[in-house]
Amino acid sequence: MEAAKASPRREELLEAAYRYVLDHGLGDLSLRPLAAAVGSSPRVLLYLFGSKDGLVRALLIRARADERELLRQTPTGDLTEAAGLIWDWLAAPAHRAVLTLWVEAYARSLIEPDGPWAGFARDSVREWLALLASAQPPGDRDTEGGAARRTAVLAVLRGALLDLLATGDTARTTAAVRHQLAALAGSAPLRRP
Amino acid sequence: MEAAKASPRREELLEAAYRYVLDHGLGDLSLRPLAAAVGSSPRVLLYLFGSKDGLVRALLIRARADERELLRQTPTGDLTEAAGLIWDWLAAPAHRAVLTLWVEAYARSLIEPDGPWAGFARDSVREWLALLASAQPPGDRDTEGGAARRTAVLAVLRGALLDLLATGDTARTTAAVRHQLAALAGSAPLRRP
DNA sequence: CTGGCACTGAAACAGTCGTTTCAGTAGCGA
DNA sequence: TCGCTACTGAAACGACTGTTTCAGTGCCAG
Repeated sequence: MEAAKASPRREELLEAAYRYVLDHGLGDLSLRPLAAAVGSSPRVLLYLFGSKDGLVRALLIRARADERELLRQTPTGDLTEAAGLIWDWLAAPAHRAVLTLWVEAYARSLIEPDGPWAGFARDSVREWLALLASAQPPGDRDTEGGAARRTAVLAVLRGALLDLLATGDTARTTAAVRHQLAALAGSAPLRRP
Repeated sequence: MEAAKASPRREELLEAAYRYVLDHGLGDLSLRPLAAAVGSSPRVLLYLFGSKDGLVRALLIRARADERELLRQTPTGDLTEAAGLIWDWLAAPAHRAVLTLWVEAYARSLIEPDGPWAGFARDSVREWLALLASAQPPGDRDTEGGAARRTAVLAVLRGALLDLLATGDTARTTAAVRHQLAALAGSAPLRRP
């Protein structure tokens, strides 16, 4: 096994590999075609990432970096408002590839508990719930109902995302999300005036 | 290429393969280990199913048969009531393996538009929306708002399912679904009195 | 000039993949 | 007994997998 630490060349190839993976998915990833596409060789990829699993791990981390951009700019204090903005981000055509990749990694981690995928789904739920919790008013955050509410919001967002990725029907899915969030806002203490 | 039609032996092996796939997933399916597990040989599987893709197709159809059991027993006339019963089915531990398989096939079909997976996600959305539409009161069925409402219900169910499969937290996800459905029922014309 | 460091090319390794070829066996109707 | 159908075993095919071995580059500090 060779090195796996940071280096300029590593960053460069990681970025190129990430773009490749957004088009081709992670499941059937193979070193030789990937190397050819990014202008390198299997030898070098193995040298820079240690192993194929190391490369996949690096790619998953890279994908999460894209998601963190979203995390940074979500407001706090109103759960449904935050959810609306998150949905705008999810529905943006520019993010479709990342989100498809996300679904793939999520599904895979449900099946193979080992390997680079390990815990991806669980961690993802935890991360998103934490994000939504931080958007809730402090008094609602620690109640049992508060947990149910952010779980519900997360479910709507992800379910609608699945629909959108399969059908591309932005209008219908967006209408559904808006409808659902409006219903939620009217029924429960989601905001503190 | 050899035969692909029905036969007693084919049914028998399909059922055994289906049980195997529920444990191991469809993505890394390989003929030799599968054949060994079901007490057969790659030669025979290829003979009975024509090709590996043919086998996968047969397995996906078999998986859908499990889902149709659900379809058969959902009531009509009240969307949220139907959704509640569907959730009970989704949350039942006995169905976890089928549903994980379903998520896998869904994700895969988003990435590879060709092969046996082709159209799985799109067809799945269409099927479920049709099921929910048939649970809506006739007057609500063909309106734009009606489409948004059943899309919203579908999103909640599938989003909560993703959560449940990753965390196993039946209590929290069920509470979220109930909360969400209650909010919906109080906000929009989901039932006709 | 010298040594070490980061990176690379070519080729081979052992293994697995789906599929094919060839050669059967068992049962059953005519 | 014949021939047909359904099924099966063993072995091989070529293509592909991740990884390793060996042998270099070019560059920059000392």
